[in-house]
Amino acid sequence: MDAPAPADISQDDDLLLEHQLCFALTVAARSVVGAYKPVLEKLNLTHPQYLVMLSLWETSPRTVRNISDALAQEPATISPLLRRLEAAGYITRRRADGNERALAVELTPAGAALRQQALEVPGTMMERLGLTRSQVMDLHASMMGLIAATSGGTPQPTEVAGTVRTEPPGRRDSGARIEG
Amino acid sequence: MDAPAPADISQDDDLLLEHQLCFALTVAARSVVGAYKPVLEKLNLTHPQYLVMLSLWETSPRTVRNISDALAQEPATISPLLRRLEAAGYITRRRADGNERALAVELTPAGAALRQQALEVPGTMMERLGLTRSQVMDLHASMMGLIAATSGGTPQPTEVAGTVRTEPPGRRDSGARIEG
DNA sequence: CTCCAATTATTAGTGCACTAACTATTAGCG
DNA sequence: CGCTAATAGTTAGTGCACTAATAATTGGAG
Repeated sequence: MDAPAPADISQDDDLLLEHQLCFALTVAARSVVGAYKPVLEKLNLTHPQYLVMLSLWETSPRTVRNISDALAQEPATISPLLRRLEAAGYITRRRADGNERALAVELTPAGAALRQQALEVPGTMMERLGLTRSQVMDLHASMMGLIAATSGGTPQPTEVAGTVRTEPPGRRDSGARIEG
Repeated sequence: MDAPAPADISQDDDLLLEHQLCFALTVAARSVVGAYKPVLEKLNLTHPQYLVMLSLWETSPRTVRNISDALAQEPATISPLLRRLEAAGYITRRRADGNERALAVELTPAGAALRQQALEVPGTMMERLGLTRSQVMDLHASMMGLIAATSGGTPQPTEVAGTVRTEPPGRRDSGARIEG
């Protein structure tokens, strides 16, 4: 309504709370995460825990460092979170064979089975948010652009390469990384 | 688990970490807030504290409830934050005249003076993020749409309206009687 | 006027996210 | 070999954000 021509926008307007992208961004993030809460409660997961599970459903024995890279968070953030996931019975934590420094974080059968319930989460959330798939994709692209803009820190490009895979059906030879 | 049917890409793809809007959103929010950090350190403010100051630069004596509504956060979140802003010398906290329940949060001269330095923050951040004004406005509009989606579709009590002024939409008088 | 309900802010407790400091293990070099 | 640097994870401490419980005040009903 009172939006003047772009050339006339003063510095004063830039300090209005309602003009702040950072404010809208943080509120949106909290709102969306909050919208997940009732859905994820059925899986006995918090939202950050859900993200960890997503990473493990893609690749099961992973190290703490590998997960923290994938989620763009510090290992110190992941560490207590994994402890709670272990307490919930979804993962196991044990020292990796051949490298006593690394920790092999692996899905339990219960954790792997949880994926079936999780399959409904994205659709449920899209419906709850009243967003179409293309809207989600547009917003996702916007966020990736923003992450790239802050490019001081590398945005997490889901480094599947160099991770440990539970491929071998018969042999325990998996994971060049984890087993040193 | 053997490899799933190659034709079924719909639901399985939705659980890929890199496809999650919620993930991109939280990473973007953390990245952008993180980008503010070195800039706000010069003002001796954290990002949430900066948002509180923005609200006070618009309207100076405000109650805790009024600020928490403006920032879409719980009073319990704002309370310790205000205590730290008081310790920094930017605000004062005293019981409001005529209503001993309410707290009158008011800028000190130092807090008011800080606005001059803050005037440079939005421009600095736009430059740091490498975003044009129109890109910022586009992203802001996207975020507002997302916020509206979360507060509209489902009974989400977090009413995050675009404008949080001293206009009581349906609520009690919001802090106008501070100096009663 | 007294008692009860609503309002307002704070505290306690959980969990997330970060930095810095620490332990333990491994690898590399002389 | 043994010392040193690098790697891997955890712990400590700060701060944010929420829910639930608490304390204090106010306003209204009986």
